[in-house]
Amino acid sequence: MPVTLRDVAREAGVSVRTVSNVVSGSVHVAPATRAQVEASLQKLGYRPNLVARNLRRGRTGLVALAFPELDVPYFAELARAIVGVTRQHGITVVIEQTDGRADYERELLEGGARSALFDGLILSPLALGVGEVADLAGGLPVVLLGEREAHHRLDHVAIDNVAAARVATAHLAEQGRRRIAAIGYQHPETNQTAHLRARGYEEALTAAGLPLDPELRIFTGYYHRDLGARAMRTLLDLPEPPDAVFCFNDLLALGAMREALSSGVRIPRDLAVVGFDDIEDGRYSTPTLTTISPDKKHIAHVAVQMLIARVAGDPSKPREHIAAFELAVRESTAGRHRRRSG
Amino acid sequence: MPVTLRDVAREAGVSVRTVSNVVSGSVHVAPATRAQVEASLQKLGYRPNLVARNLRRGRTGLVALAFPELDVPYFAELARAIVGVTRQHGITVVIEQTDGRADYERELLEGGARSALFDGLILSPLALGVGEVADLAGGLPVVLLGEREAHHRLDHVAIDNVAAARVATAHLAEQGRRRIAAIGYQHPETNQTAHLRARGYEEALTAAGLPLDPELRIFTGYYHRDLGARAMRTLLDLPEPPDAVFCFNDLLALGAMREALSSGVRIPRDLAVVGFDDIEDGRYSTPTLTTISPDKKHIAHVAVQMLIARVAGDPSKPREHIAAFELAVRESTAGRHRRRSG
DNA sequence: CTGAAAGCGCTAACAT
DNA sequence: ATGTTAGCGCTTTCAG
Repeated sequence: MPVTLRDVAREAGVSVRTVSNVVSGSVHVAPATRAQVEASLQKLGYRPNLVARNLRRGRTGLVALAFPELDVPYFAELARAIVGVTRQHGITVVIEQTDGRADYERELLEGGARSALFDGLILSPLALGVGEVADLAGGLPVVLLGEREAHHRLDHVAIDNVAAARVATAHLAEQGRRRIAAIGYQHPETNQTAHLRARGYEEALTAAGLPLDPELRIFTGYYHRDLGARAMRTLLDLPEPPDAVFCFNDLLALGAMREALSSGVRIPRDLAVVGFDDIEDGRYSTPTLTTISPDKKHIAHVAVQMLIARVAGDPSKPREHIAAFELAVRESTAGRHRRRSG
Repeated sequence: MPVTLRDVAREAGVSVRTVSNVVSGSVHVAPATRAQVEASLQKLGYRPNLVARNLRRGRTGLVALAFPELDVPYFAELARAIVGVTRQHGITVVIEQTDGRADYERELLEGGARSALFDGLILSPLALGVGEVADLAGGLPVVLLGEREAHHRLDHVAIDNVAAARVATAHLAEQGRRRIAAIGYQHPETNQTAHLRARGYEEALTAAGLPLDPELRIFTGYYHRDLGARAMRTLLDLPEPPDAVFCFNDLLALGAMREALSSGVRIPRDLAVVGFDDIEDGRYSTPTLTTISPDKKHIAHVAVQMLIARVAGDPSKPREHIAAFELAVRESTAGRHRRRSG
């Protein structure tokens, strides 16, 4: 049987009000009374019932974090960072997985069955368009994660995808590569992020005076290693294969490298590869992967800050926060295998 | 302003009791009344307040899942599986990260600040010993994850680590390897899992008639790629380096392979490598990684089942479920690089 | 089958 | 500074 405030009050010979005050520490309590109450608290082993407290306060103290897939390293790393930040704020995070399905994303926003349980939501949308997310959110505080076109209706934090893709592609061009392929194209309605990265890629090509060859654009349904490998296969089977490839995320790049290496292609000599996300794997792959590295800690920090402000009732207009990124140059474009070549 | 049962009752011209019955669907309601109520429900857009419901029911409907680190692929993959299973059961999962810290693990078990919020806990303990976990759990339903010595005080699901390590090591011996190293030793008080794997490793060595060379046992503080790389460095610098290595998890193996390859060591020709966990990375690394593959889906399924039963009040004595595993043989021990050698 | 009403444990007016 | 008390929204006995 759990110990309630009443039990403690009786034991200490005071009112529930006083015990509540001691527990919450908000109001002044006479030192003598406080000591008395604390003794009883201790003695009975009181634990506040958070559900009751939340009901009373009209908040749950829970925040949801929703990613398409929890085991995609980029999301896992971001989740870790976010959970770390929220802990410092005394907030508990419920982690949800949308599987990139529109119905799951919708349910989260609409406060369906389970979602009525949290005060706010940090969402990395995949299936739903910007507009629909904003429409469905209604009064629920929402912070959008991930790189998407600005929309000005919801808070969101992201990096400049077009710029990042441009930097990645330009890096390849600077290495003297002439046939630079891209893996990860998607249809614009499906995936905004892919669209932005594609734009950056094409802009950089043009800026470098390189032709835009549609043959070098590979569309993939999702961003996992297997499709990266398949895409590379397609590229290698081309009459004139590319001498570089920009993959729209690291997983695609890792899969692509795997396939290329299996086929005897040397990286970076025959083929240079750049990824996107800077996941841990790419730092230990052979060769290590050059990639766009978004500042994940910063993203986590800002997203949580924004959400907390909204939950607290901040009425200011939606903000768009552009987080920093950098190009992490590693062996897949520039370095050599350490001992092997030395 | 949220719509409450009372609002709906007034609108429908019935009592709250009836509306509640319609919503929960537990009791029979006259068809006419039901239709009437449902119309009002719809019209007002009623959403049950889960916090209130939970207060009344004395449950939260939340279950916590705690891993040392969310971005360790093995945990991320398991988390995904568990979240998937719970969704089918209408349970919401709070994911916590312990950082392998004793104080965090303790707080979860004791129902500290935030933890009073959930009905049960699936925990993959790292810092705390078996006994202490059981002591602290008190009345909280807990299912332990991860491979540890049997203790019979709490439910737990794991694979047979000793056997798995034996299989992994034996596989190496069967390939004709004579100097088989092991990376991932830890002091028994610190980490039971490491201890079990070490035992399996040593048993297999003995069974194969191979000597136990302490020089070939590398201790590592944690199980990430960086320490795997460092351990391999140590092994390569030995007067007589090993011709095979069993790493206590895939991350260590990936780091070790990376270091070996950088040093010009050929895998598997000069050095065979086996990992443990079967994370996605190992299927696309170069070379692909031979590893112990636990049945994660099954583990997730059983763990959730056990917890649900406990939360529902199942009083039967603690069960230990041994999940299946298999050895996934890949290039790092047996295969060759496809095109390169062919 | 449905209405009235009593709390679940807590917080916060409202008193004193 | 502290006691008294009215709910937060819901489920569920108790009647009828």
